[in-house]
Amino acid sequence: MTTGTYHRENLRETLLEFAERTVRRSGVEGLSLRQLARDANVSHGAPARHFRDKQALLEALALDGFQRLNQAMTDAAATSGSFDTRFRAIATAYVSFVVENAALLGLMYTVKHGADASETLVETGRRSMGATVALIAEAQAAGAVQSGDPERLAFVAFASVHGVAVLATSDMLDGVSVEEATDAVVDMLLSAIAAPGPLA
Amino acid sequence: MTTGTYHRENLRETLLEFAERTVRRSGVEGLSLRQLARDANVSHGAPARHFRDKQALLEALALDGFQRLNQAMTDAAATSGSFDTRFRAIATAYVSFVVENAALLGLMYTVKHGADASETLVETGRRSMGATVALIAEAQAAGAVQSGDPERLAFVAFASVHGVAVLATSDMLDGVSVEEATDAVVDMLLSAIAAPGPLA
DNA sequence: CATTGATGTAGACAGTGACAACATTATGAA
DNA sequence: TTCATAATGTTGTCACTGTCTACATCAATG
Repeated sequence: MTTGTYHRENLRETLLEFAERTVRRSGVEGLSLRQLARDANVSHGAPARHFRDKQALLEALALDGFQRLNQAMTDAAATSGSFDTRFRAIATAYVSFVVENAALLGLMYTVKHGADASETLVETGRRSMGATVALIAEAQAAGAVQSGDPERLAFVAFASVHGVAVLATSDMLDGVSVEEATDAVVDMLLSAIAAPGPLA
Repeated sequence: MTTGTYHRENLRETLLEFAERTVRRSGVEGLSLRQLARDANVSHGAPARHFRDKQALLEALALDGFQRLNQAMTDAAATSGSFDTRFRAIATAYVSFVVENAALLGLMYTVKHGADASETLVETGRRSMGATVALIAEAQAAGAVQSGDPERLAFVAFASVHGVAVLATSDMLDGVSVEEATDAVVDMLLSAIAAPGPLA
């Protein structure tokens, strides 16, 4: 332990953690740099040393969110099993992340869409679809999925699953459980994407 | 014309119009009650007579958005033609609205999801799916669509189309045009929803 | 007319994001 | 070791914001 009040362990991560917690509890509009500084027992000017802007703080938060999301999806894609199983795993992972991080996801898309979004943020966000594209391309090669541009197929799938997730966080599924809704959409996607086989 | 500076025609609508324009150009974060008051040539306290809160202003904005969206969708559903045609019209109307009012739509969902959302707002938002549900139920009765809970089918369809719209505003369709993406998803939905007929 | 309710004004207050000047610490070259 | 320098934190300040309160003005109604 050093002499006392000055140096912090690493303020940047501390601030991000508090920020994440605040966003989860009170939404983005409840986020204040000064309150964050108070949470971290630090003067109101300190955060500026680590984040030029409030916007920069939000960007860092969004980037972290995309990285965790991508990790969850690639992990899900790495499970062993049939194409259907793995595809469902990815979809479930995506929906779960969105449901458990609803406010953060809103922030993620807002910031990414913003005019001053950094290149790495946009790139990381775009990479979200990567695992799905790869899985579909692989399944195409194995003959389990109909031919066609894998990006296009992945886009359709990604959009549908994303829609379920968003509606789930908007209380629009009227009694239907999230799992049920996800399964319904995945069923439809799988039947629409499957290679036309001898089973007709 | 009255004597002069005091009474305004109807400030409430004027404020809403300026607010809508500001949100369209600068997003929700660029919205300030005081700036709005300046735009309307009115003192900074005047808006409080029409909107208790900034939140109340946002709610009114969101409500108006949902009403316009619902109108656009029911209009689209009212076009004559086959089920496929009308369904595609609804989907296109939804995607168009979202693309043309991206910032507003974000606000709409945020406010609706918020803890202090008014009952009418939630109800109006929920009604968005109404036109789709009605159309699907009608098509089921006519034998053009497979049986099953129409709400459930509509939910899947709505979610997928919503996903396309959101991804479209997030620059995630990588060169594919919005119309193309919409068509692809609609094609998939139609083939998945159609009644199993003699064509197999 | 006088009252009353609706609407707009003016002033104040605390909180916020951003900036600048200064203080403290760590580090590394001499 | 010493000391210049960069990194990090502090303090004070500024303009701006949302909200509140007291007051002014208007419209309508008895």
